[in-house]
Amino acid sequence: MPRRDTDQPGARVPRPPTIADVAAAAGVSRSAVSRSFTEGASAAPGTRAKVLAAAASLGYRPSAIARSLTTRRSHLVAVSTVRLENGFNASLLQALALGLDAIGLRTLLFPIAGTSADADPSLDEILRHRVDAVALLATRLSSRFSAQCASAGVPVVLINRTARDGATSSVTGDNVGGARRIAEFLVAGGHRRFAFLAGVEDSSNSRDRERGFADALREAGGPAPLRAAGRFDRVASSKAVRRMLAAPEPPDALFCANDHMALAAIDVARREFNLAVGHQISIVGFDDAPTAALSGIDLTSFSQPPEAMAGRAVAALAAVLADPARPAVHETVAGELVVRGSARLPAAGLATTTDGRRLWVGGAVSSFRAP
Amino acid sequence: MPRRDTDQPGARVPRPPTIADVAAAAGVSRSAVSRSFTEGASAAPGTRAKVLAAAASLGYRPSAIARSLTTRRSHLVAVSTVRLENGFNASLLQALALGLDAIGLRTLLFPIAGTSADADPSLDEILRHRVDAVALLATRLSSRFSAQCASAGVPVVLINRTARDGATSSVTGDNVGGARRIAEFLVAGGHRRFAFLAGVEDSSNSRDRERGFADALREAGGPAPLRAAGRFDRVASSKAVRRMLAAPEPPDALFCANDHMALAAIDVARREFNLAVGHQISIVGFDDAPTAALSGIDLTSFSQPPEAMAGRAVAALAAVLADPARPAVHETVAGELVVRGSARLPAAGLATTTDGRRLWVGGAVSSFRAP
DNA sequence: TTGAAAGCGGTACCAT
DNA sequence: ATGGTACCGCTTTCAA
Repeated sequence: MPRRDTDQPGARVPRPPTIADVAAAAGVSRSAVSRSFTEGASAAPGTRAKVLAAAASLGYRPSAIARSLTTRRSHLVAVSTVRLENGFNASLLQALALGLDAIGLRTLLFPIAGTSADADPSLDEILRHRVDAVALLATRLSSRFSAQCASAGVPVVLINRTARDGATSSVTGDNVGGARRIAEFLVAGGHRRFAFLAGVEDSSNSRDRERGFADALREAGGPAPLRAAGRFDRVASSKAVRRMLAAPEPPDALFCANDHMALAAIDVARREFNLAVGHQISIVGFDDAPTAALSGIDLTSFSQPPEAMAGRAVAALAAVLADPARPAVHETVAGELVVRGSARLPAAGLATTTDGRRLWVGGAVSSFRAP
Repeated sequence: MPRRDTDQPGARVPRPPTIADVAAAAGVSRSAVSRSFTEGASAAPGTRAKVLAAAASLGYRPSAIARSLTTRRSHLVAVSTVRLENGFNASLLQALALGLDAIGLRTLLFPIAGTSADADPSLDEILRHRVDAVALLATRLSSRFSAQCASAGVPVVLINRTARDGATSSVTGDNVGGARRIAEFLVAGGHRRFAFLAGVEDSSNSRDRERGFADALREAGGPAPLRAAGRFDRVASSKAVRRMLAAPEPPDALFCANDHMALAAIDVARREFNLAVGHQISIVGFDDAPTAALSGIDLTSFSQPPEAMAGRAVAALAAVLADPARPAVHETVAGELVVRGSARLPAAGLATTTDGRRLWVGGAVSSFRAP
């Protein structure tokens, strides 16, 4: 039997008071203490007062660990995220952690090392912790992963990402719709040669945005877009854009699968090709990350509201936690095309909101006119 | 007694296999299973093989919760952070989480709601979870908080922040030194009217940077800097800068206590006052956040390397976890003045590194010359 | 090397 | 309303 620190005068580690200590101090049973700390449990007001007083004087705090063991609810949510250097991901994480907090859930972070965005977070590690749920931010998810979570009874929600099979819940922005609007916007702006900068190849976001973009271009009678992959990474994006712009007939309209890559694209266009972004070349992103609004960046981008996305994800988790039988949901959060200076403006279709942002609201679908 | 789910055919919640299940399947005792999962415990190779096989076929994973209860080590670190919309904070969090992960510690996130940067993270909540340690990123810390952690035997490390009393370990950048270099740099650049944009008023970073800046200016014979507070917040900073620039004699050199505020400053200077940043006004930040390097921002800033800072913090935690008697440490991580286009260049003292960044290496201390 | 048994700090059922 | 007690799932003596 391990000894209590009081047995050894020299012991260094103070042991937090336990429920038994409080019970003794208050002259009641452990059960009574437990009840006094439980909302709506039957305990006489006097007893509860005595207990709370004793607890306070001892500095007692119920152990979340012991409680989890008996109740089988850890109130922990495993949150896995990559590329926090992308401001949009950081916003998403912030919003998610606050949202979970608000319903009494804690965020247990499972970071994924930088560029090797391929790795699943360690499933073993996650399940060891008996988390109540798993939330994956923009990370990939193998079907093995989701299958194991399902068989372990741990609900999973994907944020800013969907799974190939529809069995896993997800919350995303309006990838296809947003990309379509961007295509229409660029066509209306009179551009000639379109390009798409893809993200990680197996990313659902990148795929969906590419599809929406290409489809809308085709429908407008435009040419198929050029294509390169930036893997959601700054360095890879720079390279890809460099190659595109050095081509004999470089694009005059570039849609990047997210803002993070668009920032790299702007850099290369300006610094290496001396292009006036917004005039000689139009660059559009996706996310409307905080950086996009800065003067000097001024990036036109389709917005994904992080608070709304996180809110939906939290609600989805709360629902499935309350009723494990609930089927998977796939939510799409609407966004808007926020117009700034990085892309040439169409003659019509712009609107200004009350808070001073300019949006593109489209109007008659314009079609591509050959030069 | 709660029933096992197998008692009720209709039960929905699958219960993860326990050590007893594995023991039964392998035909050994629970002790044997426990040992088989413990590095270097005495277990016969044959036994261990049997156990691991049984475990694998059952999908058994030792419960971190149950283990924590007996070992009294949760391997959890409470990490509290605010303002993740500041890219530097996000980088710090990312680096910290990865660093902790590498030594087997998990990050339990305690987010603090946005602007009310004053609130301590909930101490009660943190201590309930019996975390092995607490890491505070850029958040404030009341002495009550640190005292309670100390008396609970939970080590605390502050990152990018120091405490008033020296009893709490901390890792910071070179606040005073960096701010001094910035002052010297601006003096050497021939500026006349200096200003400082402070952060949250009781922030040690802001205070130290202000002190270094003002001291060095005075020593160079320059005037005392103008001062306004931006509270590390974009909106508050914009207001403060707006006020400064509208003054009859606006500053021609503005040092912002961090990059996040400098971004707001640049915006206001350009958009509202039509100033050519880097020519008509010089703006310098602190952190060298990822955004600073973007074309269109191009912010001169004193760097704080997030990986190095996180690394030191992790090392400090590891040390104190290994030996709780170890006294508090205060580490300062060196940085460099990364020169970009947002501030006028001195005639001399610049150096270019092999990776193409320009640094200010100073040289002879220049002194202020009155107009 | 192995197994029995006593905890770890709570919760919840039961009887009083 | 209260106390007794049997767990929750694992670790760690201790004896065999």
